[in-house]
Amino acid sequence: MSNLAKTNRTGKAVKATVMPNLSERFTPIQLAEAITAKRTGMKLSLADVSEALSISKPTLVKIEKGDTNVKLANLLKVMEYLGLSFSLLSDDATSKEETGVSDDWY
Amino acid sequence: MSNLAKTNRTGKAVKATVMPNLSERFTPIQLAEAITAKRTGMKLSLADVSEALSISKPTLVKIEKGDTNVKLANLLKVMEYLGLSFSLLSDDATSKEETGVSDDWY
DNA sequence: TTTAAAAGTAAATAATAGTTAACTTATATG
DNA sequence: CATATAAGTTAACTATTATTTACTTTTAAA
Repeated sequence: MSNLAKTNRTGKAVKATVMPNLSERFTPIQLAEAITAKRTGMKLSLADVSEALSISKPTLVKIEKGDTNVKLANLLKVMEYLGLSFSLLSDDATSKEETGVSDDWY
Repeated sequence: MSNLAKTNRTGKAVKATVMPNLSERFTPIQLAEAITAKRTGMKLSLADVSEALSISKPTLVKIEKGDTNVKLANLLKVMEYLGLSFSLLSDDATSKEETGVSDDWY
């Protein structure tokens, strides 16, 4: 199947999930919601993603339910395919976002 | 064991790894480096973390080597314990960080 | 309201991640 | 250099995740 957006019969999004706010530290549920929102927004079915990435549908469902008992590799494959990625945050107040490398930031 | 920093014989950090830049999308290797840097910075041994989280040392080593064939739950446990968390990024140019929820941002 | 597509679930099996225990190598200090 | 601590590795075993196949439910459009 194609790597680009796919349309249903009318070309309209079906049950499009609303995208959550992504700028802060996330919970697994929020991650799951973001993945579902991206996938449906791109008009891809679970079967589409399953075929494209060779990941079974039940596993994709687990991922989109926020189950953390999944392989990191599978989660990352899905995220990359959908154009999502992580950045890292540190709890510590001294490590401001843009400051870059520091010897003692924790 | 304690949840806070632990000292070795001299109270000095041993082989402290330099913290990578965290503000952009990361690779698994960079994530691994950040975890190792945080842990060593907090003066925690692999054994310390292993005991505290009930995760075996070989699994921790896999995580700190950037192996993605690990359970997401284990990675998140380690990150939370060390005070690290993720935020999400979208490839798409139209989804600017602070804009929050949008119906059609992909 | 009938139909088709997609989502979601379930059970059995296959694949593999995780643990345990023991050992080797590396690092730092006395 | 000798020693202690931590890091890293290995192999056998256990636990659990992933797949397959089939079925049920939901959703949306003709």
